[in-house]
Amino acid sequence: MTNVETPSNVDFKDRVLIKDLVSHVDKNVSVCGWLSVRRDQGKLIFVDIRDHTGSVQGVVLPESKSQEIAKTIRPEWVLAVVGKVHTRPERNQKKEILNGTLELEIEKIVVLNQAHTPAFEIDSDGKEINEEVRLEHRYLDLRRPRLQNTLKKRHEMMQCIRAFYTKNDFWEIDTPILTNPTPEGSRDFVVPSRLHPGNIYALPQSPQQYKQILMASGVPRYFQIARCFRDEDTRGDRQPEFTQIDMEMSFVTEEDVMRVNEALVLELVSVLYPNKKVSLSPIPRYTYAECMEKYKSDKPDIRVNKNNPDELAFCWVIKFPMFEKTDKGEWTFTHNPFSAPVTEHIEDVLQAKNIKDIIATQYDLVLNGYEIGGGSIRSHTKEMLVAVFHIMGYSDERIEKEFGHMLQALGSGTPPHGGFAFGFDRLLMILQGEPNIREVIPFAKTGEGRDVLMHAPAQPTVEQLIDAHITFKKNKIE
RNA sequence: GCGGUUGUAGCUCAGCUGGUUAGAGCACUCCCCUGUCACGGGAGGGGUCGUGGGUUCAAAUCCCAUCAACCGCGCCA
Repeated sequence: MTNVETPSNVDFKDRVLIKDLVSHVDKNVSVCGWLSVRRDQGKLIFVDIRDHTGSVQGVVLPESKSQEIAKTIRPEWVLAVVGKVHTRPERNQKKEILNGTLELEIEKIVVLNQAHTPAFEIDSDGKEINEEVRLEHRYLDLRRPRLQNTLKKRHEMMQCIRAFYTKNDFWEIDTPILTNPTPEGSRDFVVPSRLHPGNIYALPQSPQQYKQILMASGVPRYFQIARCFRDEDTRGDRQPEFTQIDMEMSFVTEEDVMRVNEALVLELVSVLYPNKKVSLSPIPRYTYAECMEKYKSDKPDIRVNKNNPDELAFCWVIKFPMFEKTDKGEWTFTHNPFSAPVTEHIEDVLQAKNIKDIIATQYDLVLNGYEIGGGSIRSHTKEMLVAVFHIMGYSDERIEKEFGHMLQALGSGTPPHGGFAFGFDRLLMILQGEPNIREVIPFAKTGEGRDVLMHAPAQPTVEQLIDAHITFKKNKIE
């Protein structure tokens, strides 16, 4: 067995990143990373070493003191390697790959950690491997260059978004994760309260109410990279836990909100994906009616060539109906109960007239056939919100019980406001050209919402059940 | 909740009109190899064929149930 050295015996300060080796030709360097492959030719041993910036071939010559240790190292072992950067002999150069014209002549190999045989090889893009196995060993999967690139792009996109909103005078404000159940909409994930027996928190489906309350609080412009939770079945573009780019502004119209978010997506593309081509800019706008007539869809894919991976066809869909009938024949909102009607239909809402023809101030942003975001101007008066709930058949008691806090906030002097939210993961998925959303979520869940890496959900302990005051209907605890 | 597809070695798969001891490639272990880069050559280890039940002299193979994964529908204010 090879000895594993403690990091304190290694000087990491002189480490050179693999992408920078090209500027260290004929110099002695120290490189840290993982062994991807060893080609042992008896006296001459080649090793490919990988870090987050690339890969380099090292060569252990017959006279090297590292011969013995080079025989023992295996894929995915963590190494610190000291050696000299050489230009390869002309006949051994591979100009088409990174560091193909140089190699590292290895003098010393320090094993920082060993690794058991990996569950799968990580020399491909991974798409051929059973996804459950990939998710179970996500730490291996994420070492692939493709996923490393995705992680980095995810980071860069978040920073770009932060910078964009910040320079446009938005404040980044975080809102609670433990909150109140939402009466309508998707199912909530619930969290039992220990201090309040029989009561629950819910995880937010979105920060919708908090961000409106921030407008009531005098915040001029808010944004948040917000984690959201919806206990619904998944899809290729939907996960139970996902990230939303959430924003809200006061004293604005639809036009203002759309303009700022249009500028954001166009900036994201030009900064992070300069090779991609936005089909139409400014982004075209279609009414819901036009869309349904022309494309039979409210999220049309208007790309000219759907096989072109670099084509990005954004479009806005506007003028959505505000209400639709449920199966039971009752009116319900199409998007969001807090959305305001367009100016021409304010009276119709207040008087509950011509309900099916009322148009909301809703705007959705669509990209290549996916809805990547949506928003609206909100009802900022108490009377308007109450009128919406009345159309939906809510009693005054129910409105007061479920939305009394919102009515209080609106009635306390809330400015006109509106906002937007992007599905961050879905947007990243499309920009990265990935086939499903799990590829861009670092620790994704399976289709049945299981985390196969951490083994969640899991049975609680008896102590946890007692603390949370829970008795399961079918008690499977042993 | 519903429909479709899939489940065989660590990974990717073949075998499935029932019939000796279930195969291949990669990975893994050992040996050989001085210019490889998907290195090459040789030897070897590794399997309750997702799980449970049934039919049969005999089941990876046929039937039923069940679990899981993926895709889609319902659902997703």
